[in-house]
Amino acid sequence: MSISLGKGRPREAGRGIPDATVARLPVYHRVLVSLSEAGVQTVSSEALAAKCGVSSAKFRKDLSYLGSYGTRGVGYDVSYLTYHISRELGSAQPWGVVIVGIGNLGRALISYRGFTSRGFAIVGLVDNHPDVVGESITLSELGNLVALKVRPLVELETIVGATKAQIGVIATPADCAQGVCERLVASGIRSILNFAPVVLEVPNGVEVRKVDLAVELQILAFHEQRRGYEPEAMNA
Amino acid sequence: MSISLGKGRPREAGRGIPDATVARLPVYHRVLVSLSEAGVQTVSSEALAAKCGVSSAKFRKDLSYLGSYGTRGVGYDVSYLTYHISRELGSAQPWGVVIVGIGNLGRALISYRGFTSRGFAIVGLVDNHPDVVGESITLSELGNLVALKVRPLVELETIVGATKAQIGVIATPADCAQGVCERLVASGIRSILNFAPVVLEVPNGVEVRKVDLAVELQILAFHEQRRGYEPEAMNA
DNA sequence: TCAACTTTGTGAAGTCGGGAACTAACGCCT
DNA sequence: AGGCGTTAGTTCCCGACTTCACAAAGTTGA
Repeated sequence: MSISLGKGRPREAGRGIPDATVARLPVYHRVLVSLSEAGVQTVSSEALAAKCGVSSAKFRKDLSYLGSYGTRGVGYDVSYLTYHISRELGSAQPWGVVIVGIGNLGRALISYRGFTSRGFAIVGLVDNHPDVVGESITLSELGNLVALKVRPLVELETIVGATKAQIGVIATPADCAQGVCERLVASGIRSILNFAPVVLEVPNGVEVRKVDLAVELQILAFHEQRRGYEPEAMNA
Repeated sequence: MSISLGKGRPREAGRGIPDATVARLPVYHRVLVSLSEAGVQTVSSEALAAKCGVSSAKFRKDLSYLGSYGTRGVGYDVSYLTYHISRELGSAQPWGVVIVGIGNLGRALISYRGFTSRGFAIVGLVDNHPDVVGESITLSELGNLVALKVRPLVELETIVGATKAQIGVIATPADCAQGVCERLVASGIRSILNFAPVVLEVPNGVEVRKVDLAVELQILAFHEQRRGYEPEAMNA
């Protein structure tokens, strides 16, 4: 969790939501949307928390940081709560996302359904490889299909400026990542999602979140190995 | 972090490494390997921690859970430390991984370099779509290239049994995920990495780690929005 | 060999997040 | 209208992680 801002801040006056809570809000949001699609109108903290995989106490405490949007004795109105969580998350306004690196991972992100439904619009595709540059990729934006051409890396700054993108996604090989990162920052991007297995160096005020696919596997392997020593210890 | 085991465990007797530390070990490992490839033989906690994006105190405390592998006044021997971390992570023995869902994301995982180098071997590819089943996919395993055929979903149990895979990766659409998960568990898999945006229900003793691409973006968007209220507050 | 310097490993304090229990508010039923 | 059951919001406490600071240990130079 590489955050330069907001870590040591003393949670000033009401607003100021713990990182742990922020990380769970998207899950609550997603489950609420699926409930809404199923026609559910009201839900209790107990039921909703179970579907989100957290305890009801934790869920209620998380929501208490946002405000009081429930009704005692009843529960939460699904659409009302959905609205307030999405408002808090900033999903109300669409965020412009530029994806750098149109390999398999980049394409997976592009075709990821529910990407646009959660308030993100892919406004730029950038790659360096001549085979990929110029390719036209179809993506769904706000319901209708739009074709977007892959642009060469040299146009990165132009694209970010023209589209006013706020978020950059790095889906390149590891050795390109730092260079791409610096150019994103120079273009004015302050929020970066990095899939490359490197630790990016960024100036203050820029937030980087990192997803390393292999790291997650390694954590699983650690627990798997540890379990081997005490084969059947779970009889709770 | 949906772990059913090992959360409330009272850190018995010396061995027992905090989850937060385990999550950082793979990063240390990766940076150490890259240092080794660069010809570096010795490194101090200060220098290494900086490259990993953590404080040196945290780094040293993390390592102290593994043992005393440093030399005071000098630092750490890169290869010696690399060995002990990889041993602790279980990277010494290769783990068999089955990937279910050979879409863009599945292919991204297959072509992810450094996958095999970190002790994982992809031993099975499974999909449901007739266009994909039977396709032969080339992947590098322990240096040399191997072709693996995509098998139909009905053979999932057979494949897991025959290959003795320990880890399952779910890279399917959301609506298939729970079903695939249950079949993985029934086949004997106890470690699952889930990319589908659903909360999986698993019996006790099965560990699920979850990666949701959109969730990470939403967390970024939250901070981006929050920053909008106090435009230039970072003047440290 | 000894002293000065460097760097590790660890003890202790401080901070953050989770869990349980309590209180207060709301709807419903009589 | 009033009591009863249900459920949200909050408070307190405890455990875990982080940070700071120091002491122990090893190296290097004279």
